[in-house]
Formats: sequence, structure tokens, C-alpha cells
Amino acid sequence: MSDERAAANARTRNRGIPDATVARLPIYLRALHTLADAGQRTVSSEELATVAGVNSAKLRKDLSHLGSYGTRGVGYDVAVLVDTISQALGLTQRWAVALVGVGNLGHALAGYAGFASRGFRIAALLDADPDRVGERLHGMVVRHIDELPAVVAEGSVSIGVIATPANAAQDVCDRLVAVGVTSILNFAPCVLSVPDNVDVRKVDLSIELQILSFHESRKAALTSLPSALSDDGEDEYDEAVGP
Amino acid sequence: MSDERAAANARTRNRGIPDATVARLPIYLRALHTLADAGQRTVSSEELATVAGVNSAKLRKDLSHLGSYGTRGVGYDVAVLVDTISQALGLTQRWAVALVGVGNLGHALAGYAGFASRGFRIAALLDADPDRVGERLHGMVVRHIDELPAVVAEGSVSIGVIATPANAAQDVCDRLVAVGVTSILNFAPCVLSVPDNVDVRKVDLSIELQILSFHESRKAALTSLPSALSDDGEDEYDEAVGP
DNA sequence: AGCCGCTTGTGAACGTTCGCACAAAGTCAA
DNA sequence: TTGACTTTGTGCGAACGTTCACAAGCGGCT
Ligand SMILES: NC(=O)c1ccc[n+]([C@@H]2O[C@H](COP(=O)([O-])OP(=O)(O)OC[C@H]3O[C@@H](n4cnc5c(N)ncnc54)[C@H](O)[C@@H]3O)[C@@H](O)[C@H]2O)c1
Ligand SMILES: NC(=O)c1ccc[n+]([C@@H]2O[C@H](COP(=O)([O-])OP(=O)(O)OC[C@H]3O[C@@H](n4cnc5c(N)ncnc54)[C@H](O)[C@@H]3O)[C@@H](O)[C@H]2O)c1
Repeated sequence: MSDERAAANARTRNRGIPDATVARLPIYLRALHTLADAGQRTVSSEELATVAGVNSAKLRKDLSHLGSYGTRGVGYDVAVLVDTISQALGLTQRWAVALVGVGNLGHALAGYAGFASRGFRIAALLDADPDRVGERLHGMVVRHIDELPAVVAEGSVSIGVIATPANAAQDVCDRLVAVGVTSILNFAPCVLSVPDNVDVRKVDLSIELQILSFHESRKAALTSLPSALSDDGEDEYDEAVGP
Repeated sequence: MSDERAAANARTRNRGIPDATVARLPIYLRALHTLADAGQRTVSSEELATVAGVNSAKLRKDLSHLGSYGTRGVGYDVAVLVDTISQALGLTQRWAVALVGVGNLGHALAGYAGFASRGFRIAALLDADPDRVGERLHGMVVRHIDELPAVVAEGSVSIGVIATPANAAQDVCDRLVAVGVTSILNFAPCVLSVPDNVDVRKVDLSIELQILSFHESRKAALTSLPSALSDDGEDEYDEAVGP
């Protein structure tokens, strides 16, 4: 082994699987399910990479973090890979999710089939509005946010989804954390403050649109200006392009 | 097996502002709006970084890509920074957006105030279902997807949002590209294939949940293992935004 | 004016991610 | 068994991103 350095390096901050890889595993899993449904038994890294929209070397390196499950000259067994990735992502168990905020977005989320088709179960719908509490929705009854402790205890909830307005999100977040939720998915456009042991991920539509806007205006500038737009970050203070 | 490396390969060209920075500019912008609403005139990198949930050195480096707009010993003028970032993101113009797929999610998106409050305008709602076409929704009428060419031409639409089922997404995407849309936000859980000049961003709820699942199961494993309490969580935490 | 404390802007070190290129390891046919 | 062929798994350098640390610059105070 020439892994002295690698071992020392890994020991410094060993997380096992790189973040970038973890973020892609669900994409591979989805692609594999598609292939499995089409009856395909094995798949090469080249083919799977194409379906998943990534480079094949990257795919192989990603999978190598999970172990060595391929067969050289053949490829990967689709079923084995599905199991392996599911295992790595912790999808062998069914996670219970509490959805807080049953407004416009919350209604859509509550009925989203993609929750159940992956290993997630909506354990409860919660809202603060008395008019909403008691509403029947997709076989569930909306309960009051004050019932959160009971709901979490009953359902072994460890994941919370926040779909409230931004000004309520931190309060809801604090309540979730207080009752033991350690993973939060936040749809509200705000930064949440949580303890170190709690993971937060956010989905923000308007951030995505603004990123598209950046590229779009860059493209528009390129079509009208033939010269390359180059910024050397030196002492020149060149104002950005206008519309 | 035609075009797989399309997107990743094309973005090798130097763009001036790093991708990671562009992705954070909207967060800074939101934080700045909050501060401005609270009447604050200037802000230090330390304070703004705290509100935005990032490291202050990172914030300063990000802003330095836009030019030198701070005053040493004082900080940044909030209004100037809002203008500068808005300019950089191309938000000085109002982008027209076409929303395709007015189902559960589409209904929520159509009514989303966050569209308009940033510089985006929903120019049209489109669906393929004859029963949905003609429906009035938030002051707009749902039109048939076949009217897309007319809709795009009328409204100067350059951004498309796809909220159809996954099996229709590629077809809708192709139609959007065919009529000149060059930025697409995709909510369907699938990989879209587009020409090099088209940008695609995706929002995928179930990927986010699966990433949370990974960390959650990692945490569960740690509580039963006595050794090696290394830091696992790597998230954005720190302060929240104001009222 | 001169000093002092504060904050920006950035060089440099470090960490992470990417993708090429290729040896190793397998299949398959004869 | 051998050899042709296919595909994995990974070493490596480059590109990208993050963080530290501090000189340079600014405002205010004496
Ligand atoms: N609608 C969209 O398409 C969309 C898209 C992206 C992001 N978002 C964000 O998602 C969030 C919800 O959006 P929406 O359109 O559903 O808003 P909404 O106003 O329709 O729904 C919000 C719901 O949260 C409930 N609520 C308020 N305070 C609460 C509290 N303290 N505890 C529990 N519930 C509480 C309200 O009673 C309401 O039912 C917002 O932050 C919005 O910015 C919405
Ligand atoms: N509902 C959610 O909370 C949620 C969350 C995340 C992702 N998604 C994804 O968003 C997409 C939409 O979800 P939904 O729950 O709104 O589904 P939905 O079935 O309620 O709505 C889909 C809409 O798309 C329309 N449509 C179908 N084919 C079309 C075509 N070729 N052209 C134009 N319109 C077409 C349908 O008529 C329907 O109105 C799905 O891909 C889903 O996986 C939904």
C-alpha cells in the first residue's frame, strides 16, 4: 500500500464519502431505477454516467467510495448497485417526516408522490393557523404546531420540512430542534440558525432564478459585444455591463 | 448516447465571477434587503456575513469579484451594495418566465409572491391537459402548451420553469429550447439534455431528502460508536435574518 | 498633524473536486 | 490455456473553492 499519506489525510477529517459524491448518489439511484424498470440487468459506468448526466470517471470514483461492486469487463449489476447506494444513503429505513406549514406550497408537498416512492413517510402535517388545523388532506389531518412534541414522539420523526413564511421559519426551526429533529429541509427564503448536530438543507426557488438571470444576462451581453469580457481582478475598477 | 458532456464541458470559459460566488450573491442580496428594511445604512463584512450565514473572508472575496465598493474602517454602503449585486446578477431588467405544468406544484408556483418581489414576471401558464387550459389563476389564464411559440414571442420569455411529470419534462424542455428559451428551471426529477448555450438548474426535493438521510443515518451510527468523535456536520449555521 | 482602532481587499496556504489516462482484472471464444 | 477485448478502479496533476492572516487605507480623536 502506498496509502500512508492517504491514511493520514483521511484520519484528519474522515467523513468517508465526499459531500460531492453524496449529492450525486441519489441521481445515480434514480437512473438505476429507470434502468431496472426497463429490465436491464447490468450497466457499464459509461452508460450509467450518460443517463445520469455525468462524466464516467467521476461516476466510477464516486462508486469506488462505496466499495468495489463492479465487474471488470462487464460493468455493475443494477440490483446490487441499487442496494449498495440505498444502504449508503441510509434508505434501508423509512424516515418519518413532519411537514410544517400547509399553505400553497405545503399542499403541493403533502400530495407529492415522490416522498413515498423514495423511503420517506409524511408522519404529520402541522400548521399554526386555527382555520387550517383539522383540515383533511391526502388521508391526513392537519394538526396544530403546538402538538409537535407529541407528533415527533409518536412517529419517531427525525426530519422536518419547513414550508412556512420566512418570518416564522426560525421559530419553527427552533421548535423542531427542541423536540429532537436533527435534519431540516427549509423552503423558506431565509438563513436558519441551528446547533452543530443539526443538518439544514434549503430549497430556494428565487435563488435558482437569480443564478439563471446571471447567466442569461451574460449571454445577452455576449451576443451584442463581440469582444471577450475579461476581468483581471487587478487594480482596474471596471463597472459591469449595462442592459 | 449522443450528448452527455454538453453542459459541463461548455462552462470552461472564464466568466469573471466564480460559480460558487454567483450562487451566494442572491443570499447576500436578500440579507441586504432585510438590513435596508430595518433602516441600516452601512454594514461590515463581519455583520453581513453573519446574517448571510457565511465566513466573512469568503464574503469579502466574493464581493471583491464585483469591484471595490467598501470603505476601509467603515464597511459597505447597503444601498450601493444592493445596486451592485443586482447589476451583477442581471436583475436590473425584469425577466419574463413561462411556467409549464400547472398541477399541484404549478399552482403553488403560480401564486408565489417571491417571483415578483425579485425581478421576475410570470408571462404565461401553460399545460397540456385540455381540462386545465382556460382555468383562471392569479389573474392569468392557463394556455395550451402548443401556444408556446406565440407566448414566448409576445412576452420576450427567456426563462422556462418545468413543473410537469418527469416523463414529459424532456419534451417540454425541447419545445422551450426550440422557441428560444435559454434558461430552464426544472422541478421534474430527471436529467434534461440541452444544447450548450442553454442553462439548466434543477430543484429536486427527493434528492435533498436523501442527502439528509445520509447524514441522519451517519449520526445514528455515531451515537452507538464510542470512538472518533470527529466533526461531521458541515452546514450553514449562524445567525438568522431579522424580523 | 499624528496616532489609533477598525475594516477592507488580497496573497498565500490549504482543502476539495474533477477528469485524464492507464494498469489491473475480469469475460469470452477458440 | 492463451490472447483479444472490455471495463473497472485509481494515481495524478490541474482547477476550483475556502480560510487565514495581514498590509493598506479610512475615519475619528486628541
Ligand atoms: N408557493 C411557492 O411556490 C413557493 C415556492 C418557493 C418557496 N416558497 C416559500 O415557502 C414558504 C411557504 O409558501 P406558501 O406559498 O405555501 O405560503 P402560505 O402563506 O400559503 O403558507 C404558509 C403556511 O404556513 C403557516 N404558518 C405560518 N406561521 C406558522 C408557524 N409559526 N407555524 C406553523 N405554521 C405556520 C400558515 O398558516 C400557512 O398555512 C414561504 O416561505 C415561501 O417563500 C413558496
Ligand atoms: N408536488 C410537489 O410537491 C412536488 C415536489 C417536488 C417535485 N415535484 C415534481 O414536479 C412535477 C410536477 O408535480 P405535480 O405534483 O404538480 O404533478 P401534477 O401531475 O399535479 O401536475 C403536472 C401537470 O403537468 C401537466 N402536463 C403533463 N404533461 C405535460 C406536457 N407535455 N406539457 C405541458 N403540461 C403537461 C399536467 O397536465 C399537469 O397539470 C413532477 O415532476 C414532480 O415530480 C412535485
